[in-house]
Amino acid sequence: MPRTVDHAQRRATIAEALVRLAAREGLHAVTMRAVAAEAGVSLRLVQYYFETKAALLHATLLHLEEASHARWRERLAGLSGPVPARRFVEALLAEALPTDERSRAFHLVWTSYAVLAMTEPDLAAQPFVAGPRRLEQQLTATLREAAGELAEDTDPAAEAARLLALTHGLGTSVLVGQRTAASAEAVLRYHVDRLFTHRDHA
Amino acid sequence: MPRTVDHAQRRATIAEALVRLAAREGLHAVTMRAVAAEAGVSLRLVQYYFETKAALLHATLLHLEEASHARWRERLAGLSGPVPARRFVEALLAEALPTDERSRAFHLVWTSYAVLAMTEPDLAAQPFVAGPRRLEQQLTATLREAAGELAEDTDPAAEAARLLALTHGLGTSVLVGQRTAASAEAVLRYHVDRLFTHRDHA
DNA sequence: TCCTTTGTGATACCGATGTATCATAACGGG
DNA sequence: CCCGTTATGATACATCGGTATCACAAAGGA
Repeated sequence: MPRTVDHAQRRATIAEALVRLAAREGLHAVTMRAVAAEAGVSLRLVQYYFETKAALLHATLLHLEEASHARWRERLAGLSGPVPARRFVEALLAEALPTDERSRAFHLVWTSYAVLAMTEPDLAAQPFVAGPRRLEQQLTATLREAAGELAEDTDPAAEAARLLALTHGLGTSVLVGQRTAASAEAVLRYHVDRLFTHRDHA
Repeated sequence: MPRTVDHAQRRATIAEALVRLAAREGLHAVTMRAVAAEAGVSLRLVQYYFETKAALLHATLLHLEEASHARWRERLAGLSGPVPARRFVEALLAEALPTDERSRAFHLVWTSYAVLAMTEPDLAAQPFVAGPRRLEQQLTATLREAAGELAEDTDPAAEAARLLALTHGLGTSVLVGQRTAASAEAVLRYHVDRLFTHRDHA
């Protein structure tokens, strides 16, 4: 095979070009030609590696999700031994706010795609429901096990829902420029402080 | 003038057709022709009342915002005398969740447009930043005045931000079908219960 | 009455976009 | 050595969408 570069790597290159482009100019500006230009390859190449535009978008989405999970696992790996629930939550949420450029791109594409999925049920089947739902269940379980660290009179399921919805809402307001990432982090800390028992809020 | 119907009314008719269409098939399906078909008028008519597509979208957005404010004022008008802060907050949030069809349409269009504004700063200048920001300030003031009704150790500004971000996040998760409107309302009640002093949580 | 303004229809135009086609290189195995 | 599979380029095609143009009707004032 006259493979100059690896197939999978090329696909990743193109997917990342798509993400850059979408983050900079919006998902509506993501055309096959524009992606090709951003990646510095020919239109035909994009067609070759992804037969259709839908396939390209789908693959990119998976790529994004995987990358996000990887960063999250990495963040958790930094914590040794039995992870306190609070650290776990903080690691999760740190990844879930659009603080740096990369994270901003991730959220922008994800949100754009989620909006599409709102009116196209076949899209919604995939990660937009399953992903967050699984996350919420996992978080609920974590909180339930760590009931001792929590403030009194808390319901783990409701707290998990609250954390995720709040984080997502804050993320959106950062994306539209209503508030800064730092201010969003402050609100999130405020929330987490109140979720965990008050006696040791650092 | 050979005006068969009122100009403003015709514009409203078209704007509402746009909202219906966008709520059903997504903002990407909103084309001049499709709006015309949905409204049951000719393409030329849409062009006549709104010179350009951008103008049509902008006008529709204002129409939506005005309608939402009207419903909110109406809800508040039902409360007589000095409104308790809790009632005020509940009226506000009740309007801010996509419970009925109309509200769902509103949120879908608003969210779609907000996503566009994330990458087109000239759009963001308009209601997407100013509106929520004003709302948050108003809510902050309301909470500050009602400090007596609130739980101890609360920061009005942070609480306002939390309420709005949480509500928006919940609304989004309802739109993508992750959770039902009823479940979102339950989480919101849970939150409001904890925001206001515990002794009289009904 | 006629002419100007307002309202409505049919249709044309042009650019963009997803996809398809044709050609051709590069390389490895028989 | 040559043939087929993989990889890449140039370009064509059909459609769609925003906008523009031309024609015309209806009505009210001069």
